[in-house]
Amino acid sequence: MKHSEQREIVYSIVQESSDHPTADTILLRAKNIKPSINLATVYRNLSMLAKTGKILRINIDDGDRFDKTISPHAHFHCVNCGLVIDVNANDIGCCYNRVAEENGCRIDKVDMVFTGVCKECLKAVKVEE
Amino acid sequence: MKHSEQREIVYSIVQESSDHPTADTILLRAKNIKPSINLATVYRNLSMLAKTGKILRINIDDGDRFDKTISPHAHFHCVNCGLVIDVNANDIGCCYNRVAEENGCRIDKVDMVFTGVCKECLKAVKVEE
DNA sequence: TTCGTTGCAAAGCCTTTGCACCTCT
DNA sequence: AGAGGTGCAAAGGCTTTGCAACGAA
Repeated sequence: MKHSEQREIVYSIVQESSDHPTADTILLRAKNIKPSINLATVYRNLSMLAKTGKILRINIDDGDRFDKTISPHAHFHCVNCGLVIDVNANDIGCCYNRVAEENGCRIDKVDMVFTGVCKECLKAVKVEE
Repeated sequence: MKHSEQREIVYSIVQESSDHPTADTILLRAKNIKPSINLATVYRNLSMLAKTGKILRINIDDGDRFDKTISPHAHFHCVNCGLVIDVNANDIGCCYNRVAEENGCRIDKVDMVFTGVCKECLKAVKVEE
């Protein structure tokens, strides 16, 4: 992989983000550093970085998110405000091997996503009532 | 919900399928029964059935799949041939409650997807070599 | 020079929506 | 009659791709 300013920017943004940004959000943040950067470039670099295992791509109902943490872990997604947070699920590691063994397959990644309504949004709903 | 022939067809196809079909596949199977049925109708009914908990919608990298089994369970997805199978992961049930408690959130569903290469495709790759 | 990378615009895909017509109840 | 369902076509949202120009090795 050749060096490129754009790729470095995209990578550093993911590294500095803990909010699991979408490609679109990453574009916005990248534009603050290099206004000429393009959405296609962001997508190309995100795909490349994910494919080479430098970042993680997470499948969320309303679009993909990107994560600096590459070790297998789970996520919670709030359907109300879009929040995505890491959640504790150290059980995943062992599932990984067990499932591979039981099915004779090779596993490259695991996505575990809990979907629901977060603490803050639950509060807001209660206030409304 | 009013009765409709199309919805019944869509529902029965999901019930009879164990291959986690896509909306498109379901359309094809539905056309065998009622050729005039439309993709939009299939989508509308799948969404409705999933929302009311009669079937399950699964988020797979390359498009959504639909599942007759509604109790929380995990899936394996082969990136090579597209196969989607259920996998044993009874640990999911307890995660459900623990994650909700730890984060003070309400959880409506869990998606757990293992992605990799299935047994058959692994064989094929080995034969090629 | 050479080949990967970028920006731009266009295309692709999957899914949803608007609308007039139809059909259950 | 009236609310909900259907087919069709069009729009939407996210992501990828073709292409000429650009930049790193």
